[in-house]
Amino acid sequence: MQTALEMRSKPVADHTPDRPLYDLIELFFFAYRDFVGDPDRILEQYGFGRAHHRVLHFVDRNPGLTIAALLDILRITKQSLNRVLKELLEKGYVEQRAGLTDRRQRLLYPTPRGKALAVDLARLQTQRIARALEETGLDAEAAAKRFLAAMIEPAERPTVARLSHHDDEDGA
Amino acid sequence: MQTALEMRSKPVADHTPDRPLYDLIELFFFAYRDFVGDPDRILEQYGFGRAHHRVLHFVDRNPGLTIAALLDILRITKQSLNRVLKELLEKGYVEQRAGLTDRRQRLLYPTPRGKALAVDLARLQTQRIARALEETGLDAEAAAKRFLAAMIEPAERPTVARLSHHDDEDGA
DNA sequence: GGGGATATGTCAGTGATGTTGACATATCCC
DNA sequence: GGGATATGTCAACATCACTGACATATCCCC
Repeated sequence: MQTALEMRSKPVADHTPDRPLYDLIELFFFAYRDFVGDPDRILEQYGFGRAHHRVLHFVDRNPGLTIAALLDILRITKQSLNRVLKELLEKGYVEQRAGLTDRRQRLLYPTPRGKALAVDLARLQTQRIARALEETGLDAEAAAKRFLAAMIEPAERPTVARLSHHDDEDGA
Repeated sequence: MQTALEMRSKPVADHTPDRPLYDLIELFFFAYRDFVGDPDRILEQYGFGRAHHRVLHFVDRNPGLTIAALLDILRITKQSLNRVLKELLEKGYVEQRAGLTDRRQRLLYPTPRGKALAVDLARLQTQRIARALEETGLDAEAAAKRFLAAMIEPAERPTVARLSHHDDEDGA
């Protein structure tokens, strides 16, 4: 016996499950925090922040990138970009060359020093991801949860899980 | 025929693959940006920011939370917490009650209004995750990539992929 | 019951990163 | 030659983090 409400067929692309996916929401938050936390420790020693990391990363990955393209990727204003980019240029981690066809453009390239730092930071983040992948069995939602949980510092994981599993205390 | 270097057995828990996992690094960055971007638009209408969202979320999820426990979860200073918490209290989204056993504690609870906002924001993020899960086939690394790519705004995804797939241009 | 530890609140200053708005310069292209 | 485009820069401001210092209330132990 079902009410009409319970019986109504779900729209094709509803994407709203019956229950909020609190676990995944929180796992994503914690996983990202640790994901950016790794590079943060290194960057501090260079007097750089996350903003510098993002710029260096995308310049390293897309050598010859224009300012406009970089702004497109980062979705920040040119004033915000300019501040960190200027520091990367001054400290010799990135260099500019005039565009070949369009000389208004400033094509961005990593210097050897910049390349080295970018690779170093990528290696750090890769390690965390690689470990997470190793620890992940993978199959649908349960698999995604396991993957993101594995992205969190092992020492933190139990606490996080405990905090998220209060579902059973409101009598459900 | 392998050199000694190539033959050396990998340490048990190395977690460093031969190649950096650039795709996953970038997908994680973009996915998180969109994940927090959804709530941002709503929060703006209330004069709140991401910091308020995080506090409201964890108070809603863990009613009766103490300040100390909240600081532990968020890993920020009490001064940082206090500013946003005060606003949530003043605007009536969170309320404090003295601890039952320890009256020094300020137990935090969402008000009905706070609960409503928290649920609304969770619903938004749940929708994105749910859609991503639906679009994900899941099996090991390839599955994780697909999952995170699906977390990115559909309109953005092709661009992102294009920018990340420059691997083949350096002759490899 | 006095006193140190604990939980929380608050003031003041600073830093990193983002924003808007306005304007300058160099180059491109019709 | 002149408008559009790519970039650089100055100034002011918002958010959210930090450190350091200090105040208050309550707990708990000797």
